[in-house]
Amino acid sequence: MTTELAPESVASLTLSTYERLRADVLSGTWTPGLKLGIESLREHYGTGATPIREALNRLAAEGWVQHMDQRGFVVTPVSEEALRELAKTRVWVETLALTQAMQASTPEWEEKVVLALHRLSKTPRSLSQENYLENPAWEKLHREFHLALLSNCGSRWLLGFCEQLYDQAYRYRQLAMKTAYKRRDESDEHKQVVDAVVAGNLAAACAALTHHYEKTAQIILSAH
Amino acid sequence: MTTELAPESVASLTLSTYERLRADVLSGTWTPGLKLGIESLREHYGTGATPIREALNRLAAEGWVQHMDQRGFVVTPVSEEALRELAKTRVWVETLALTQAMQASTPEWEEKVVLALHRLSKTPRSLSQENYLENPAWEKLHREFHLALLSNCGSRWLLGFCEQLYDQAYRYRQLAMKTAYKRRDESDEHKQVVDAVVAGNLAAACAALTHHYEKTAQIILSAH
DNA sequence: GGGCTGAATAATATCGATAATTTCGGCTGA
DNA sequence: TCAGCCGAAATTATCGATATTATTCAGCCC
Repeated sequence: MTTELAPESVASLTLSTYERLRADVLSGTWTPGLKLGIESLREHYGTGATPIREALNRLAAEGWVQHMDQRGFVVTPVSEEALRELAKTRVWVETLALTQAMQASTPEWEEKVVLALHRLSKTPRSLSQENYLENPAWEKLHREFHLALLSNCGSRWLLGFCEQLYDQAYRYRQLAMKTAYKRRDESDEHKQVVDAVVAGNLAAACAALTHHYEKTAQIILSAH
Repeated sequence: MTTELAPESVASLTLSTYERLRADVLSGTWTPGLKLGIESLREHYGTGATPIREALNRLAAEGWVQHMDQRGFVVTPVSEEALRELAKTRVWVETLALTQAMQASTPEWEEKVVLALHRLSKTPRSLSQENYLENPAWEKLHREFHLALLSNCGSRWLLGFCEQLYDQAYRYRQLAMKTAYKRRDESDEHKQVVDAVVAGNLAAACAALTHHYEKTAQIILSAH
């Protein structure tokens, strides 16, 4: 009998390579515009070329890297304009999703949202008091909170779009953090959204969510 | 000096395999739920395993096939419920895109839309008079018309989502056609949308677009 | 007789090597 | 001086073969 391993350890190499590569792009480890040579990646991740290429193809379809035919892969570049477009789209699409979610509101969903907020607020934003040090637990709960908010929209497509946009915005946040950490209290903004949701006030909830995203974008933009 | 070849012929095998495989899934050649064995695909498309696998990975990221880890690929199944969800999402998202497009309206965009409609209306829906025979030119122009309508929304993300949803709906349309062809005059529905756009009547344009999609879904659903 | 074990079988996933393409530097000729 | 054109070097794309992993099915035990 072999030793029991963690699920991600038994997954195929393609999958685990995909996940690691994706995480490295999201976190900014591979900087935007960087050429991702097969050979160097193969060496870095300790696999053959096949898993690398398969992972890159998936990432290309999701927009994280770009595939120049016959000329390899590069990390999708970022730009101020692209960030503005992303933020705008996020407001539009998530407002739509939140509207649908609230119109189909159920007690279970409300409880789920309240619970997600509670867990998030119990978790420190940064692992260190003095300087910012990313807390993976907070990041995970933050993502879960935002998706919980939209989970009731009734469309897996729409929810998937929101997920994509969230992750794209996360990359910009990470890149900005590398430049300058701005202390910020998001907890109040989150609470305002949930309060409006619980109160059944659609307009207020959308406004609060919009404000939350616009402020995020603004902070990232000011970080240059 | 070698003979000049068409662009798709010089593209990498991965890309051309991806395009062929995608087209075969969209058109229903590979039926939903079908197991896509590497070996049989390799033989069918006359390539090695690598291009096949890379194409499948991209298609998996786009939702056309599903990747059961370590258990191969299957064509994403369809269901009545999934179609309803798709149609609903389409109405939501495209209404949003059209709203933004109209709010940012320009003469150039209006002309583009009018032109796309004109070209579409000049092209026969079916290649045959008696029975239905898909006209690729019509399909191409139809797609271009719908995307032209939304092209002015100001967000490449949003436009991309609409494109995904259009192609997904196309597959359902193709699958329904295999069962039963219902004669239908879409040209009038298209014209109503454009008329409202040109008149600057937002509500009417969204209503016309919504009606167009809901009717499409209804017809596909009734075809069983 | 039913359910389980475990080898045989059939796939998938991965690798190492080869073929094909692009890139880059130096050369040539105007 | 510079544009254009070879070739060499580097890299990507692809293949054929191997290692791994699921699945099947016959034989066995309870």
